[in-house]
Amino acid sequence: MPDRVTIAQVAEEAGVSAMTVSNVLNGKPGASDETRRRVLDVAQRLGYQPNISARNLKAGRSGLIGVLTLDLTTQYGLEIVRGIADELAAAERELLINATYQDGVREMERIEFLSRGLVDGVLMVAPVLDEETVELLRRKNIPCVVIDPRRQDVALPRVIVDNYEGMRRGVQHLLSLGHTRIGYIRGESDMDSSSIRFRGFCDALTLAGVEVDPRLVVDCDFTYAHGFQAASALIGEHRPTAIAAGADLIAFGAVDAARALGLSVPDEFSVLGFDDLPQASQSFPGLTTVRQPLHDMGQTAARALLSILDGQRLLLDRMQLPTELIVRGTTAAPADVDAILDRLLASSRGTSDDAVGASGQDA
Amino acid sequence: MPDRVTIAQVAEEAGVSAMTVSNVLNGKPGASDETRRRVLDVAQRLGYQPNISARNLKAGRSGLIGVLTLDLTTQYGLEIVRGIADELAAAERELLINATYQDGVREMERIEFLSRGLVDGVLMVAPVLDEETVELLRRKNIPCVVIDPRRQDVALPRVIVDNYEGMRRGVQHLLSLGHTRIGYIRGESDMDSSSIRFRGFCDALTLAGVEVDPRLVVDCDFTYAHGFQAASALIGEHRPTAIAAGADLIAFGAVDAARALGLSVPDEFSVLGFDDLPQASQSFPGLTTVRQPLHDMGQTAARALLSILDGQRLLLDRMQLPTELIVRGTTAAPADVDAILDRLLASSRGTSDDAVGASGQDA
DNA sequence: CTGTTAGCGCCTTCAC
DNA sequence: GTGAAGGCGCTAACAG
Repeated sequence: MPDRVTIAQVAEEAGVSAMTVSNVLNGKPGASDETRRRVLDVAQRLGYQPNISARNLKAGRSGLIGVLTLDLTTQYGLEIVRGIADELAAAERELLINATYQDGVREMERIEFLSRGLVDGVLMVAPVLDEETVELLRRKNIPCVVIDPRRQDVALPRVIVDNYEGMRRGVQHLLSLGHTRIGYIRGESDMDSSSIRFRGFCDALTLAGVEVDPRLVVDCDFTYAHGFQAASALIGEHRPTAIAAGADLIAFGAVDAARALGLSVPDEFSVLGFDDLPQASQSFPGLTTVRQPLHDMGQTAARALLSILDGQRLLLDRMQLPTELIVRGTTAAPADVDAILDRLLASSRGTSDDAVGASGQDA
Repeated sequence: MPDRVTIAQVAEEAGVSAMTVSNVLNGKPGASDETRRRVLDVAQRLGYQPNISARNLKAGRSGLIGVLTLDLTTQYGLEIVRGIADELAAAERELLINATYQDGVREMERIEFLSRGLVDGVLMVAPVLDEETVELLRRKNIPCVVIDPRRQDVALPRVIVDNYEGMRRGVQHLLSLGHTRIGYIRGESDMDSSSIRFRGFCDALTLAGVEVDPRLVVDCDFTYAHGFQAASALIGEHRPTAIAAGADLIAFGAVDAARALGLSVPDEFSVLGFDDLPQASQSFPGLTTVRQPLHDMGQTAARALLSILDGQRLLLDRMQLPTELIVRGTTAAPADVDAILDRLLASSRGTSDDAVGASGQDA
């Protein structure tokens, strides 16, 4: 508890009432220049600053916005939070960031807690949103906007992206390079966006007259380690010439899996990501990926929440943002993977095993 | 502003006074079982939850801790914040995270704002700490603990790590592998930790009877792009067999710079990092690096702040945590770099230029 | 122009 | 056992 100067102290010191101090400091009219000067002077000297909590209690608001996100280290969520923070900074509102760890129960508990006068509204990044949670939000009438919810049909104002078009375009890019044996790593299966992206993948292939080979399709958590694993298996068993991943983290794992098997990316193996995390451009070669406008998603959601808080009924309940293919260095025309793999397996088996071990040790 | 049920409403509905409701809900004695039951029943039915802001105003605290960190995307800072969050969760305190963007003025402004009754104390990650800021903290008597401050001699409770030992051990590891031409990329020059790590580097070399070659030492921002650039120049001009970097981000850049020049890591070129960011283990090959206990640093600082808030005078003003060498896959015995580079430069110049371009396009 | 009153929602104190 | 009074720090509304 820092030392605090109260309005009463300033009032006494200046020989006026608290009300006058309040008026002067808030730039209200009705105070002689003489008084005004004296009050400002004393306030300055004492280092008085109004107590924000008290002011908010009075105003029936807290000035805080609750943000529920996956955790404090996932780049995906943080890029969105950055967008939120940038938008909210202008509105003089602070963020209360909470990690949910994708746990529906924890998610609801946090909302329950935050809604006890702590925050004026809530933004949720990739929320689980159990039925009861939605019910809670409605019942307590908590202003809320969700971003990329796991179930996209949830009855709350929401910001989503065009997953279908994004993946379709990305896969078309692979097809146009000449790939036809394309592995697909789906991401988490309980997310609507995973299925939607997969539809984009299938439609792209079908449109190009390529059949979808179910053996080339696997599910996988949104992590580097799982991506590495899934890609290793896929390449080893079914020898695609390229992999399309449901997320950048998976794609990074796939790139390194190919490398660990001795395949050079992109000359001998192509990888397509989805997200465009900062790391996608900060790696070598840069990752070809489908960009989600993460920062913009956060901004859009924050803006929508602010307009709800301003009492404006929201025009759109469903805000869909476009995705964009970003071609960097992990995609190229296919090589004869079979021949290359045969060569690698025949020659140096020991070397590549060692290499995998070194990376995998604490992943 | 969510719909709120107040204690008065519950009191009326239950036919008792607000006081009784408060007592019952806070588990205070002195209420007949009959009354108790009725109050709990009504509170439950109305969904009453005490307003936290009001409670805090009364208690003269906010339950919030301000956290000033670099920004919302730097892994280094976020790992520390994660430690803070984990420690504070147990204490039922919420975090108000603020980005400073390493701007001393903004840093002070945020503290000024937060100290207006918004937070009970402040934790600062890698703060700039201008004189006036320290003065402000003292004057307003704001409980504060800093983590890895840019100037380590600042007169505030602080958590730091053993930078010297860490880098010394890391460089000894390179020396023990047989490297003698070791490039050093220092990190930002206005940070004490940069100079301290550099001393560790120099002493390790000197102790091994290797002279420090000033041409092999460069400064560089803590970013991938700058690391890439600095390492490219260093390798191209002075041909070290290894590089020790002042931060993992720089090291990632160095690894990719070596790759871009056609050098295989670690067989033909070694790289040592400093930090052990999550990405260090989630890459291929895994990065050999000096681990800072980031999560622990956050926890330690949070614990210290809590004890200050509890009114306990802090025992230690300077808490130093150990570092640890983590050997992964980017270090190995040196190869004949001169020969390799000559070979590469002589043969395919076009290819490697293309590759660098692909990565650099938006880095 | 300035001050008094009152109340935001809660809880500590003390009287009944 | 229960409740009335009062106050945390601030400001809207009204009174002087």
